Amino acid sequence: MPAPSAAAQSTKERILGAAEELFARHGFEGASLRQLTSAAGVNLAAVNYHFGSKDRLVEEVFRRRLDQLNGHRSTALAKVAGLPETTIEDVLAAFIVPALELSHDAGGQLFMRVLVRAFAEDDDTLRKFLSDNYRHVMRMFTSEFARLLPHLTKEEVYWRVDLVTGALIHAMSGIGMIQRRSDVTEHEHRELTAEHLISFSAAGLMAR
Amino acid sequence: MPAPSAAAQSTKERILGAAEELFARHGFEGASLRQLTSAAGVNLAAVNYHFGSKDRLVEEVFRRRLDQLNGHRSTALAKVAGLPETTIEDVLAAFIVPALELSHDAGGQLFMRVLVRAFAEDDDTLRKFLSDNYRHVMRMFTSEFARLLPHLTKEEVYWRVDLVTGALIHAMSGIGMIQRRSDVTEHEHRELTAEHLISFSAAGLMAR
DNA sequence: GTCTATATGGCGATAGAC
DNA sequence: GTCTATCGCCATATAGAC
Repeated sequence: MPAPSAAAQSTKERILGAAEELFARHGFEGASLRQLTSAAGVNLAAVNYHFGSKDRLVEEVFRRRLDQLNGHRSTALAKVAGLPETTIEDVLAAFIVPALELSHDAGGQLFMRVLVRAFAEDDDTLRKFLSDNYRHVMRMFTSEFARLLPHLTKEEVYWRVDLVTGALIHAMSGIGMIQRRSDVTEHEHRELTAEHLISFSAAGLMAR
Repeated sequence: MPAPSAAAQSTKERILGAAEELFARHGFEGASLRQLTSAAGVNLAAVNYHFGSKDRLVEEVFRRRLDQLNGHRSTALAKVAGLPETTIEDVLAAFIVPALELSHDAGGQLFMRVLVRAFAEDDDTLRKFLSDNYRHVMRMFTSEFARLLPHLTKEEVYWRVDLVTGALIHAMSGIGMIQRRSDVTEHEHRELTAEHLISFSAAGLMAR
């Protein structure tokens, strides 16, 4: 295993980065291995050598980001879950901020567009893979929201958390009307997004 | 022009229906004209004869549904816009219910998945086409929301309407955690969805 | 208006040299 | 671990018969 270097990425990492970008822009079927390996500056045969197939490359693109996202969300939630003074806003921040921080990395926002595509895809293998990698942390959040919203039925909590997820994905993927203004830095835009999402979602979750 | 008949659809209509379904399930690049014409029961060459190209077929799939959606939304909004007794919930209903009614048609929910894909697509021609067909009605809604939320800046209104749009698209495309239960009819599910969306979104829009 | 046949080119995957 | 060359297949689009 070569030591990580700031100057040079491994072939695997270059492929993963290019795959994330091209899958976001053109879809899983729309982005070809030829475009992808050309963008990454590696040989066409490298994808099959390092990942086995295009489908397994798709899964690796998800695994890398979802592991990171799930880890940060779990850590953030653990700091507030079960405490008597915890607010809805605290739990929402644990849900939303790690997702927004994912876009610190250059590929983060692109990854959100990949995720949007994956949800729309009619591919049971991919859906099962995502569910297996996503369900556990989502369940921890819905439990905590349910604790803080005792006047709601479980079903109402599911509905509202799902609507928050929709708003979050939409905002993060940058596909809506709201685009970062040129006089706002990326960092400021992320903070603005978090503020709007949290106040909007908190009010929506707490609706009578 | 042949008279419309309940028993037989025209070749054009059969192609549009099959295209909507296959574009939803497999994406624009993932669905081939061979799959599509085979599913529609028409000859491979029929797409190019009736639509000119695959790209123009994609646009026709959007035009058909967006014309309908924009029409119903405009009509519903005109009934409440500018009236002193109009509530946020009234305007939200004009925004949300026509979108949900679109899924009366068999292809409606599938079309929402097509729309999700289109937003993620990196295709300026398609984005411009959608913007041209969508912007006008969206502007009428944001104006009316702004009138009813005078304590918010214009920018805050844009943000919140965008978040409502994200929640709506997510709920309508059926890609989230919330799926229709087998003991609930489609009609009941649609009414439930509208209720949850409206109460959640109204609270979110009105957040202090 | 619908068909068959085909032109032209890109696709994922792999074999085998280095 | 990276390369070239290639296999076998499918894509969109069109020409021309009926």
